[in-house]
Parts: sequence; C-alpha cells; structure tokens
Amino acid sequence: MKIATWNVNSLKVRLPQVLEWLATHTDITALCLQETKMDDPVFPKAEIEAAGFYVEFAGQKTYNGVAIIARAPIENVIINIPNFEDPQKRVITATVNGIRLIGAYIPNGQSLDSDKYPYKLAWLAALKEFIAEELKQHPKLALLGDYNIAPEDRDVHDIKKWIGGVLVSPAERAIFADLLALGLVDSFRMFEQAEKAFSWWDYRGFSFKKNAGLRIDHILLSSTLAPQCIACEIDVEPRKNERPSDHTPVIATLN
DNA sequence: ATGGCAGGGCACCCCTGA
Repeated sequence: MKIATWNVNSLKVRLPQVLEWLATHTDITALCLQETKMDDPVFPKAEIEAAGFYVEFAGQKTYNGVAIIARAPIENVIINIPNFEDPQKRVITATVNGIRLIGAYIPNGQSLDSDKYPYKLAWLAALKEFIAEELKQHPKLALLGDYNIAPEDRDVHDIKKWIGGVLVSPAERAIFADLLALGLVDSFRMFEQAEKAFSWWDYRGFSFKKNAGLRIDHILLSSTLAPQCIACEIDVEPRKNERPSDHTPVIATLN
C-alpha cells in the first residue's frame, strides 16, 4: 500500500486535481490533505464518496483544515491534539488498514519575532507528546503532512535566503530531531534521492522553473513501520498543472 | 530592502502563506 500527503492550498480550487491524481494513482490507499480552507458544512464529502472513497475531515473557514481520503475505511478518528487548546484545525488522526495516520498542518510561524512563532513551538511540543501517547497504542504509525520545517540545509534551495527566518531555525530543527528521537524515521531519507529535491516552490518569481524550493512536506514512520517502507518519492507532476498548489504530494510505499 | 503570486473574505484592500 501507499500513503501520501498533499497540501492542496484550498480544496475548493484543487478538488478536481485531487480526484484526478487519485484516479491515476490507484495504489494510494490513504491521502492526507492540508489547507483545505473550508468549513465542515461545505466540505465536498458527497463528491469524494461518489468517486469511491472514504473521507474524514476537520476544517474552518479561510485557513488551515485537514482531511484524510482513503480507499479503505477510516477508523478511530481524533481531531486536533487532545489536551491542547487550539481553535485552528490542523490535525486529523485515524487508522486505515491497520496503520495509524496522523495528518498534520504544522503552523508556519511567520517570522522569528512574530507571536505565531512561539505558538508554532508550543504546538510542536504538544504534537510530540500526542505522538508519544499514540505510539504506545499504535506501534505502526506515520506522521504525514506539511511540517513547515526544512530539516537540513540540503532541503533548502539557497540557505542564505532563508537563514534567520522560520522553517530553518535551530529551535524548529531541534523539535524535528525530537520527533526522530521518538523513533520516527524520515522515509524520504531512507533512500537515495536526487539532489535538490523539494516539495514546495513559491508561486512568485518562476521558483518552480528554477527549482528554488524547500522540502517541508514529510512522511515520518515509526520504528515498527519503517522496515516495511520500500520507497518514498515526491511527485512533482501536479506542480505542473494549471492552477497548481504550491506544494506537491509526497508518497511512501509500504509492503 | 522590497515585492513578487495565489486564495479567501469581503468589499476593491487586506491578511496569510513559506
């Protein structure tokens, strides 16, 4: 089976692309979406189900919003991080085919001197605690999503342009390392990859054409699940669509 | 140093994203 993550930057705009992508990737069992940007009453549940999928979601107007689309039943759903007060809808957790999936849209942080930066760090600390708890009950666990963290300098097209800002700060990278210390493995780095492999490119300045991107969308696998992973790839094709998301899917193959 | 593109809300300009 394959599991995937995709920040779609508005599901209203991107739903046709998502359904088309799933139609041509029939081996993807579960897809986690971020930035659906829609409240639950207007979520296109019927359309997705009519296309043959199960779907669970948690959204809000304008910002954030997450969902899981799957070809198998989606069970034992948890919305957001328990015991962490947060009006923003950024996490959906569920079990599909016996794998515990945590789909997350980690805060951007905006800048190191913004109020949103300490929110990001506190949010990540709460997420880490939640994952530690989930791992006790669900050893086969994957954390998929838009992390808004480029873990290493090789995940940044030009580190000089990003240093001193969010996404690459030592504190954020330290929390990423804390996730790895829970036993999680960055599935992308389990395999040999091309250099300058990114999952996001700014809409501005022909960034995609110049491959001036960041690798900030990740699939981390628990130590129990990682040995089942035989591939991880970034699919850049949807970034070439008309009206693309600025992010592109990441796919992990499990056997 | 700044803005550049895109989406959404809401009213035609502003906020946010990364």
